[in-house]
Amino acid sequence: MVNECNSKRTVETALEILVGKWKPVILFHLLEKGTLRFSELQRLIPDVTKKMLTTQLRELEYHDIVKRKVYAVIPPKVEYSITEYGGGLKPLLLSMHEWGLTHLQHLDELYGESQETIGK
Amino acid sequence: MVNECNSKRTVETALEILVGKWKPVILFHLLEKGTLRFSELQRLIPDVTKKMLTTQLRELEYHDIVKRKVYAVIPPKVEYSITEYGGGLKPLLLSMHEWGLTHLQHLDELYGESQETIGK
DNA sequence: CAGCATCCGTTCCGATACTG
DNA sequence: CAGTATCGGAACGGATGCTG
Repeated sequence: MVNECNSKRTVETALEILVGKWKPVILFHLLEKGTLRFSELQRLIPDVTKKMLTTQLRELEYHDIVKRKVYAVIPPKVEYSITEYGGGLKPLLLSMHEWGLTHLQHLDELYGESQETIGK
Repeated sequence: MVNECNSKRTVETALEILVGKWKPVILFHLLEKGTLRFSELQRLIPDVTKKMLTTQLRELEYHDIVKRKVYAVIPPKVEYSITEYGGGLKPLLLSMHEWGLTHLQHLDELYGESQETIGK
């Protein structure tokens, strides 16, 4: 299975992008809607604070996954969207979604559905 | 792209399994060698402490990714291996590896190879 | 509106020492 | 050999207040 030393680095690189309490949600919203303003993301993710939303978006921006477009108007207007390159994450996110779904069911079979698998 | 609320949960579930400073390495070693004793894992991962190795293995065990087999001998002998179910993670790990590899190159193009992409 | 700065609690992880 | 227990620092994330 490939080389171990490098696999370590590469898998951790992929993880690095997705890890962060709000990154997956942010990405799903942007993939779904295309472009969203800062305030729109805030409304779509009620529990996130401005600080966290900002830092997570900045990290995604650094990795060229998310594009930030600032309009020089008053009041300020900033739009976020997935970059073309960032779109390449979609298959990976879907794989994770698929596996996660399976795993939630598996956990259910193993331990029973303690942590409400339904709704929300 | 599927339902957002559920995608969030499922992707985070998948992330939960892989997140932890030593989980990816552990999984790669076990996938490569099949079965390894605690001490063998320690030697293969020089920087990990017993404490960390233990807790990460326990978490993987809880999720039915890793199997722990204890031999009632003195001195103690414990072997770890990937469960049959856990083998289902392999495609996902490979996808992450592939994407991570691409991304390291992409970062290199964007910012130059500051963090030594070579060796190790 | 879209942030940044500050403070503060929690969680994660490493170092070290001890045990069956 | 394969752990457990305890302590302490660092990183992560939440709450709140201020600003152009």
